[in-house]
Amino acid sequence: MAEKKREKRDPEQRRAEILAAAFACFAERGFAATRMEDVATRARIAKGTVYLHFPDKERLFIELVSGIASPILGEVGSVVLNETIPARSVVSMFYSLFKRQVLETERRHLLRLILAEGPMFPVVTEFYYREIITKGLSILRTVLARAAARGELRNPAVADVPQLVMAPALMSIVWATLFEGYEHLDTEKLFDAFLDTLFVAEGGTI
Amino acid sequence: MAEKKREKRDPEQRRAEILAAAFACFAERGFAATRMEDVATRARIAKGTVYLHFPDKERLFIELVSGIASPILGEVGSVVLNETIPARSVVSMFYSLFKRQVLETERRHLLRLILAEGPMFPVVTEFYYREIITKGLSILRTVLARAAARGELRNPAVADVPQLVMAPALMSIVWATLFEGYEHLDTEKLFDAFLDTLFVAEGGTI
Amino acid sequence: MAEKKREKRDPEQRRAEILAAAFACFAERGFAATRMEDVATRARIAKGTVYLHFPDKERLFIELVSGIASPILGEVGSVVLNETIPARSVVSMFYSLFKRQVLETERRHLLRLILAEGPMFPVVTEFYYREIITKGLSILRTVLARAAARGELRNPAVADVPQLVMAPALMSIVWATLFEGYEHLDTEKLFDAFLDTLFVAEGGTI
Amino acid sequence: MAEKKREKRDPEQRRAEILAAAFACFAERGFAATRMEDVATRARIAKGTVYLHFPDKERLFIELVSGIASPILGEVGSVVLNETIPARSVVSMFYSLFKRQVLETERRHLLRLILAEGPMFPVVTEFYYREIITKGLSILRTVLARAAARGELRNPAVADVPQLVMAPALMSIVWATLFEGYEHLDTEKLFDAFLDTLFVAEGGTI
DNA sequence: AATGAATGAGGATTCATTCAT
DNA sequence: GATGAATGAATCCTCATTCAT
Repeated sequence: MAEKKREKRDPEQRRAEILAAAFACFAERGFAATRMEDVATRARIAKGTVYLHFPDKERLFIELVSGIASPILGEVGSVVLNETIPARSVVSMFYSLFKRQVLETERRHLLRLILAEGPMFPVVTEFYYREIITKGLSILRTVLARAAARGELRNPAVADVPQLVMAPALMSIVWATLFEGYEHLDTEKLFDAFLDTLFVAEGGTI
Repeated sequence: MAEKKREKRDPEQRRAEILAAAFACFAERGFAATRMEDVATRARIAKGTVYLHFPDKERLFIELVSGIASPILGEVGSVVLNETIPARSVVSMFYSLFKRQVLETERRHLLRLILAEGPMFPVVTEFYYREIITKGLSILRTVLARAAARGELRNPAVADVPQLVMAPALMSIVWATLFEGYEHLDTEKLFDAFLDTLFVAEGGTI
Repeated sequence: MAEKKREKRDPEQRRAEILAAAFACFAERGFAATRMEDVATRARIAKGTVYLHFPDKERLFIELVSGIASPILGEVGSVVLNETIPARSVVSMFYSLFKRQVLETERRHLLRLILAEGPMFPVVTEFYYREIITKGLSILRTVLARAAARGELRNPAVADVPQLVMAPALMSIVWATLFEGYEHLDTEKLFDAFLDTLFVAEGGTI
Repeated sequence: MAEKKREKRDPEQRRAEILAAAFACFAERGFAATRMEDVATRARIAKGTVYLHFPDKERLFIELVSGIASPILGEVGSVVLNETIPARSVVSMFYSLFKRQVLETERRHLLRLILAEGPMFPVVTEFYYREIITKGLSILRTVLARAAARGELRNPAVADVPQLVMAPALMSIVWATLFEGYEHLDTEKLFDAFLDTLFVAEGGTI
């Protein structure tokens, strides 16, 4: 009789596998169009097994999008503490990090997911506002205020609307998601052009 | 008890009503989570009636998102022809228009819809790239090139990445969609701050 | 403004047109798969108009299949009265008539229709039994009894099972309906072979 | 209140049960008028379960009618090989077999089904022509040719139209399906009368 | 009388979830 | 724990029938 492989493994690892599979599926097709079986298949387990780790599809989604975002901001946050670093370097570092950690990762689908499903899952939106946006803006505000005080900003008013700094990053994701197939966007150029617009030339007018 | 009226009306108007209802529903819950019956109910008609105007849900969606966007760009395009107008005024006008025509309208949900369902409806994405993005970028490129030539830009490199100009508009929509409930974003300030960063002061070269 | 043709015409003629259209449709696709709109379109009238002549689909079907059969048997019946005609000629004439009036006509679909929908419309079956089968068998019985008495039959027992005489006709319809496209059946040969089997040679062994 | 049992069973058996239920339903009401739920209920399972075994209604139908016919002809075929058996015995055996295996079985509804739905399912018609008709006629042709050569046939021309031999069988099914309720047809007599007409008396050539 | 837009009941199919093995 | 067959609620879509014009 053919043995059915019932691979038992560390629950924590299994859980992580399911989340990875779920993320791939949700990112690809959205919440509604993803079948629990898709997730199971992708995780190489049986349908029922998913339910041993997550009570239902909704919960799976919520735990997924909530758990995937956290660690991005840590690094930037710590750099900011060092007041001697010029604001431009901090923002530049933020863009680099964003590029490596989000844009060039599967995580780039996250925005799409949150934007798409946000209205159906207010918990998720709220989570992102609280955990990511609030913290990110706070950091940016600090950096920009310091930059304004030091005369590093061409327009000090920017310090009041830190969202402006996030805008190019947003644009890069949206473009990557929708239009990269039709026309390439050089994000390096995008970010640099913005940095050069935002900040006064480093060596000043010397 | 509510009367069941068998209201007959102009097909064109009926079609428009359905599209309006459909847009509201799709914007609210996304493609998959919207039931055809929701659309019908919202349009105050019976389920079957929708099918007299659109062959199926998918087509309803496609015709919807395709038909809703067109007229936005016309106005900006015509202004650009006038070469005596400063670039800053053109871009400023673009933001104003965007605010009035998109941000403060139900159309602000459009991006969400396209972003969310794009991968499932490549036709839609392609349509937007071809009809909106291509044209918009082309106009911006003209304007920015002219501005660069006239010394109106603080950083002429921006002329190569016209997407940068769209970034704040994008941010304004995303913010409005997701976080406006938690924290207000003053888009006026956002746009102005960006304009003041992008362009040299008006009286500048005196 | 474009005039909508509202062709009024003799109700009797209109009714006949609808029945003709209905027969074509039902014969082609069966009762369930035929849409009232198909019938209307085929009759070149609007959906609603059908209902001015028939209360519902079921009734349309019943009146249709009931009205289409009657006149076939009249001719045979009258010939039988003439006792001097040999039985073989009568049966042969029946086959010829059947060929011309049923097999080579749209009426050949009738059997299929009755057989297919019979269980759903006992009225129809009963009608055919009463109006067609009973009368046909009765005639055949008379003819065969006379033939037996005259020694025209190779096997007089056939007179007790007049259905046997109908069997080749049945076969010809079924074959035409199902298999004629794959392989031709020479009905002339079929009928002649049967006649030559059933009846003793005309000129006998002289 | 009835218990909802979640009975698991051998897939092959389950499949057979569904086919049996489907056959009963289709035979009773035809393809279009049969609801998948009818089939499920009759098989004492839930709607969805049917779809675990058949992708859709159409496929269920096709697999059903294709699978139900096969084994009928085997027996006759093998008898024919024995050349010493008189043709009459072979044909007689064919009728007996037909009576026991088709007429007195639920299989008697098969003709109705094929005739009714054939035009909508050409695959089915083609299958029957290829698998049943072709083979059956081929056997009959062999038998009749042999009979003609031996002088067993009253009319050797019959050997060219083997369909004639099938005609009484056809008649017996059609009668059973439509009119048995109104008037009994003694198929024994029908077949015997035909056999006695077709073949010369057994002791004949003495 | 004729039309065809409007209605809504009905039926095929999907898929989240359960549970016997 | 793991499996996947079984379940049935939910949703798309069709089409017989009605009725305002």
